[in-house]
Amino acid sequence: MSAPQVVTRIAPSPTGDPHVGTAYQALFNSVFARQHDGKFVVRLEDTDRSRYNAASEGRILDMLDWLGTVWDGLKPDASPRREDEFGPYTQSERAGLHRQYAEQLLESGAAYRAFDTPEELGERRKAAEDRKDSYLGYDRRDRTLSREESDGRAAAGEAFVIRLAAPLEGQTTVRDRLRGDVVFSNAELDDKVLLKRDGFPTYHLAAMVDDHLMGVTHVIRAEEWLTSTPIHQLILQGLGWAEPEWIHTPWLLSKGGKKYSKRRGDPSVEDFRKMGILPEALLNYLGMMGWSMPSGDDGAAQEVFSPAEMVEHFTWERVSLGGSTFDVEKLRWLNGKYIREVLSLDDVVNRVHAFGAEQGYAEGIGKNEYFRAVVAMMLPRFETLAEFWEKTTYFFSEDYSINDKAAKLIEGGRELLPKLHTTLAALPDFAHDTTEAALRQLAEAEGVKPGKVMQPLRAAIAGTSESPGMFEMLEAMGQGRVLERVARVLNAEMPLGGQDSPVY
RNA sequence: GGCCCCAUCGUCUAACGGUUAGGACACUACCCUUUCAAGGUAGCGAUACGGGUUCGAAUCCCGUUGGGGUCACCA
Repeated sequence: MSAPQVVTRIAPSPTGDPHVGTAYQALFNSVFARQHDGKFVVRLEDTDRSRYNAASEGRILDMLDWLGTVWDGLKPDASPRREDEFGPYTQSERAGLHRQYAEQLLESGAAYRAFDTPEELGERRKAAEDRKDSYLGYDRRDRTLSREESDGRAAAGEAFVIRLAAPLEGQTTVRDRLRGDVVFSNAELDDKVLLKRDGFPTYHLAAMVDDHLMGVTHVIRAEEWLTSTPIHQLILQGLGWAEPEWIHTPWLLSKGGKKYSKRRGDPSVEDFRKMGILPEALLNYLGMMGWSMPSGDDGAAQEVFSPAEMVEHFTWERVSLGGSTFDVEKLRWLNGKYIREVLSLDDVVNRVHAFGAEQGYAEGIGKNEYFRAVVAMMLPRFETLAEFWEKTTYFFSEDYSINDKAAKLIEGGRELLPKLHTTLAALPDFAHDTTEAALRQLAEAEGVKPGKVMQPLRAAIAGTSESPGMFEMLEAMGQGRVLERVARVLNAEMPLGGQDSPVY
């Protein structure tokens, strides 16, 4: 088995909710890998034991599984759930490895022990801030410790961290695929901690060691890492390893231009799922954040596309570098587009029902012909799966409420209702054309516009003035149910009204 | 504050030195219509600013401004 030419990875940290940014990185990393018949892996970065959250780990992997249901390319070739010979893919299980390389760096002089306590560091840092120093990194106090003293204190059991000995002069150039050469002055670099007091590595060391050992060829990650890339290059050099290609993707922002984050109240992937956003819509939407499908001959960009189509056309040249503000409104529009134009009716029926069962909306509601008819007539009327259920309670229960507007319509058509009932009761069937002919005839006989008879009827059988078309709705509900509903409203003595007033 | 990145309609974006600066979401109007949607048509709306380079600049260069990131024993 020859090594793949391209190996990409995402390295989520299990500290909280499944982040949209992780899904975004997963998309770009997997699309690029698939385009080159490469390998895409997921490595859990759980070396911060204080922020570790066991549940989060499973939720992140579940999120990837969920997105993977719409595109196989997104399914990782290796992950904590699918180990291979380059694993384990859970970073904490590799801590021994990281320590070993930290020691190698120590041996070669590329790194050194620092015995400062966190308190000391905090004080000195604060002092530097008070002095308004421009350099706020580690003051390198222990960098000049002799080898003997360092070894002696360590042997005596004094706690220490291992820090990178960054060069004090010269420059380090990062060749970023999207930005070209970015030059950093080494004097600005910090002697970053590589191995923490608790024996676990920091991201800097762990990611470089693991990326190298796992054969990662292209590090595709968020722009926030750009400024620490010189550190990463130094680590790689110290270990004598080749650099991967660096690709720092643009920001995902929330309204207001700040970094998109759950902490600021931005929805997580799970939130979108609960909202009834389809995985294909989310992926499609993320695909147009920072990247665009080449436009056709008419100059209009293709807005609806799958990850597979993205693979066909993807190039880094089409990535725009300005951050993109996440617009939930547009996501919803796209989701609606998938519902009404991309997915088949059967598919939508299945998803709406499965979603309803999962979220507790569909209790006692079968996935039968009636249900299918309701979905069909609602198709252009809901953008998210949750919205379907919110707008269709009256289809599935006799316990629907009548809102103010509907109550007024009913009162306005009070004298027509008995005739309406009689007319509908006399019909041989409730086929679309039958009820349409009958209702239009009734309106004509009464000398009123069709709306005059249909609005009160709609209000009575739906409890709202907003519904699918009258005749398809009548046909689906059926004569018996419709007549009962009309009769109930007819017999209600008191005027109806109020958001929650019952039908009786 | 030092350093780094970025900059086209409100938002997502197209343009790869020559276009009336195009499309999409949102918004407005109209059409369709039994309501609400969907759909269709039209409209509103941008090259942050200032200098260069060039016959010609959204596009290349410099500066200014603005926004973001980073400077953790977090990732």
